Amino acid sequence: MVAGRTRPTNPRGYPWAVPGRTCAFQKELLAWYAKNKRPLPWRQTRDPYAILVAEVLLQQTRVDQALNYYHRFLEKFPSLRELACAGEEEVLKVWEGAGYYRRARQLVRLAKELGGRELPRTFAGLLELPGIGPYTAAAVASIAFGEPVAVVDGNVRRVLARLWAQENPTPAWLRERAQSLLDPQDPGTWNQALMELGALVCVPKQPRCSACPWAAFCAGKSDPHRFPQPRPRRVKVLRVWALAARGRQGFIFEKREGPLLGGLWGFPLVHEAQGVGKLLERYGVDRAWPIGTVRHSFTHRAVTVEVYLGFSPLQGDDPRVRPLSRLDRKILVLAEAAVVEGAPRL
DNA sequence: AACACGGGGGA
DNA sequence: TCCCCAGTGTT
Repeated sequence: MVAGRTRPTNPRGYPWAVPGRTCAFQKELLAWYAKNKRPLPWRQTRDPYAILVAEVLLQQTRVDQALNYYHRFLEKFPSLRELACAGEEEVLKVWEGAGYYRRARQLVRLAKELGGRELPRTFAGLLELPGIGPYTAAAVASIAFGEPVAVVDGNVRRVLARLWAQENPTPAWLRERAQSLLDPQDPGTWNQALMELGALVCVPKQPRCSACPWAAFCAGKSDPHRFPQPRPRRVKVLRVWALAARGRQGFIFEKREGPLLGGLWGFPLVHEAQGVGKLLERYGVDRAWPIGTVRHSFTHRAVTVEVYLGFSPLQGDDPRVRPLSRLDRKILVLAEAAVVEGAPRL
């Protein structure tokens, strides 16, 4: 292939979109996308709200996991108006297990802030809303409203870094490059095609370059693992003590505040062993027994929970109606088993 | 610019 | 088991 003839380039040899027409390299990706795209439900709708829900779910979350939540969420909150009427906790319950719970809280805030108005139809307008950053604003603006603004997500970042052999592309560089490729004829389809390429072909670990429509002019093809360089990550170790206080109806839960799992409910916990006494006092528990350890990993945190079981004169909650994190679900399993065994009843 | 924030899937 | 992935908002 003669690159210059089939693919417009700028002076540095980059592929370059030409306003007013769809270039050969763009057609190659679009053809690949038409043939290989997954039939995802948010690709079957024109409803901006449904697209917004999908894009928020897709923040930091894989497609196959987002699928379940997408259906659950829209069934419970089919429109912006109904979401605006919902309580935060009700929304968190639907979001339970999906992680990054601030997304759900922000989505409620967004609906309430709009107060019955429709979604802004522009990138800039969407960007003003809580929980919507550059990625989501670009995705919704282009897919739902046809605005020619390029998305940059993790997939696009990887594709572009490899295409131009960049080890550490900056956000500004990525924005500029992504925008330079965009097919303004149908920006929404273009953006989805590029992301799908990153999700199915230009994958992190074992890229399938032989199946890539852009392999012919990819500068990083010979050594894709160099591009982009992985970011260093740090894992903190955390040890906490939790009280599973069995009340007359169920276990005692507290609503968590603060950034970590904020808004969800969970077992009361403290950060020092000495603090357990305070928990017993607070819930009228005479005595507690250690029943085991729960380990749970967040991306940047390895948590070990020492779980104590005790009995409280208070009522307690039904864990089925409370939004609980995976961590607290694990503690719940351990605590329920201990109650059934009756081990601590000496 | 650095950091905090869940969870799950693949090697 | 370990390793890796990924937007937004706050500091």
